[in-house]
Amino acid sequence: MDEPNDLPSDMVPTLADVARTAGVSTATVSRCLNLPDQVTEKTMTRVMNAIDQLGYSPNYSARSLAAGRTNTIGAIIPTMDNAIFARGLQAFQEELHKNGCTLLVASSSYEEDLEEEQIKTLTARGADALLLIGYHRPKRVYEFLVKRRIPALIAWAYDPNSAQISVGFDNRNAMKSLAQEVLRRGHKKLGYISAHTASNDRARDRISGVKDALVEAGLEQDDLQIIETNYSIENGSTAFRELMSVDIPPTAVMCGNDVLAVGAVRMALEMGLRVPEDVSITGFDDIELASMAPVPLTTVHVPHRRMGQFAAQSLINTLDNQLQNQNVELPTTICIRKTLGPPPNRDPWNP
Amino acid sequence: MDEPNDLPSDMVPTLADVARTAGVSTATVSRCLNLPDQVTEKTMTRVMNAIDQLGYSPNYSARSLAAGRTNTIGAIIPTMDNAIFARGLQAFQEELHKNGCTLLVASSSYEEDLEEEQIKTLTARGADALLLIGYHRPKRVYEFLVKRRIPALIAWAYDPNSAQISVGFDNRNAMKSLAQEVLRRGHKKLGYISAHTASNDRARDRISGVKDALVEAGLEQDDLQIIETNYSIENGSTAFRELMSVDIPPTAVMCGNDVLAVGAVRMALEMGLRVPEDVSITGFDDIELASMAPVPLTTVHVPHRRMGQFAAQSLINTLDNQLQNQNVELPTTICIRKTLGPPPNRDPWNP
DNA sequence: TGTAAAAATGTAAGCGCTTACATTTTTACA
DNA sequence: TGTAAAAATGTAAGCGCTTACATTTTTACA
Repeated sequence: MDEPNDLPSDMVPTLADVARTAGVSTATVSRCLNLPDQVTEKTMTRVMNAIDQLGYSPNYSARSLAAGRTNTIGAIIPTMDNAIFARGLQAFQEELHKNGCTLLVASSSYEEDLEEEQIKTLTARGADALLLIGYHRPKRVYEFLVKRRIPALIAWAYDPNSAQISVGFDNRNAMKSLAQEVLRRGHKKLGYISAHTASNDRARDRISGVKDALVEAGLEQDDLQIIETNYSIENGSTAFRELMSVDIPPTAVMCGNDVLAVGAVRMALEMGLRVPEDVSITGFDDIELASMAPVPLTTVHVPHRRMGQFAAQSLINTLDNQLQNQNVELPTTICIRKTLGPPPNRDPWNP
Repeated sequence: MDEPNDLPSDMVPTLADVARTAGVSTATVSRCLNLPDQVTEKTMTRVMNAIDQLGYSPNYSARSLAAGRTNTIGAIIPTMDNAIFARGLQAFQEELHKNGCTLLVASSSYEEDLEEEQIKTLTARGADALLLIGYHRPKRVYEFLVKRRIPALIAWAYDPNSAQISVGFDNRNAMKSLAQEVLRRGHKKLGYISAHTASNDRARDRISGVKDALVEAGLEQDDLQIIETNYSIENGSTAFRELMSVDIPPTAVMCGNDVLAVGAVRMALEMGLRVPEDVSITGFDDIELASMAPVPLTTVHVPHRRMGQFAAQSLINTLDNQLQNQNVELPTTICIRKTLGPPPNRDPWNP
């Protein structure tokens, strides 16, 4: 059924083309697409037929420009290499899709400057809102976001005192709880392998959590040896060896995440140490790797998928002006597996 | 230094504002941004100062609409839950970023219909090009892409006979090589745990590879027992138990990917079987999990990061009309670890 | 210094939508 | 059936850029 106004088959049809073949105005076509109940069933059918006939789909650049809203949400995460972010992002994307939103992704590689650049980029690309990891970033970035009226949600961290909306968990208390488990078993000398803390509040908070537990247990700062490194199995191994190569090595090594912890476990076994008989090791995140490690990891379980899901819902509510309290604190749980035990009895005569 | 034409501080500055405060035309500002060497150094400085002063950044919706190009590339992958895609995507994004492109992400959950929908969505959102996983999809989808002139690159698979540009590897031959390793060790009865093959050409190709090796070794179809399931550790375990619960169980179980294989290994140990003494198990992908499994996995190493990287380069070249041969076949390598050994000698008197 | 060509800049239309406001059609009810 | 109000539809401006073409300025060289 060729219309006289059929298009050359290699042209992308526009809304105007649809209007012409349906015999209505462009406004009506637009309404069919965006405000379907302002339109008669009869015109709706006509328009939909035209759309099908032409294979029309709207140009979002134009739509965004005209409407001042893109239905696109940006996420800037440190890296998809870590399953915890990849999983969270997956859930986030699924939830966005349910709500007709699309996901723009960028990664910062844990670099403050790069993150700032990515925030600018995704904003310019029209992200209506942003998912960001952790609170730490220059004040000017927050000011920029406010000026541009871009809602930004903080995930993977939760600070009830912050003005930012967030969906996350209390890194400090979570790690404190785990440290308490460690100390309860009698460890008095701890090692800690952390991510670089300079621009990573979550890493800092986790360390603070350990220190909190230490203080409560009446131990000294000196009883905690900290190494900072980048997240990777390899680096976990190296750091572990370094921690253990002192006169009185720690009896338990806590790690800032599971990836580091797996590296530590590997190195321990390689050094001929039994885990946990000779040394205890703990992780954080509870990724799949954790239960698969040579010795299954005692760690903190973080509900990453739920976090991604809630983050998406919260952001969409914010955009829709459903201004309920969008802050969500998710609980974490301690996951006791095999890598945590009592300290070895190094000197049975002088326990 | 307030200009008379300063903006209300809560308005997002536009290119026209920049032009006004720099005292040039909008065309000139646009050139400074997009064709910098068509512009005097003096005007460049003036414009850049104005941009800084106003905190201007371009509106990409408008730019895209006017230029007919978004510098946005879409990727539709089955899921970020699997590290292999997450990693590849990470590398892909990094490479795009180097070239000033942004990444739109959608996931299909291995569902054909959902993938088709996502292709439509990302296209409408203005993706200049698409990264797709595998070849299998309805012909109409390819036709749609051609009509819209959206280059689509196929990754994670490689078929020299296909018209589509692709950056991937030969799933069939890769799995065949691994199967040959298995058969060489004397296994005569194989189990295979596959992803659902209905809309997954990579899964099908891998099975074909095993069959190729089987035929070459003079074995029968009956010597290969196949179960299809969704990718997950859990499902790997279940499928493994099922495969082993027959009168004459296989002596080696090959798996469509590492995730399934890890599940199989777990179940084997749970069933009291020694790996590889009682049963051999193999994977595919060589994700981190593979070397961390309770028994380190013999598997096929796939260079996922390089694949993501090359895919990005190839797509960008295509968009820039650098029409060299954009097809890249990457080599895979067999990774022999601990889960593969000779078959158990069930009946020593009748070997 | 004058002139032609090249380089830099400006003018203005147009990309494909949305939406405020205006107009027409339908509905509800006397 | 006539009328006012409500619902549906249409008109046209405008979102913020890019770029073809026109104009002005600079450069190269006699």
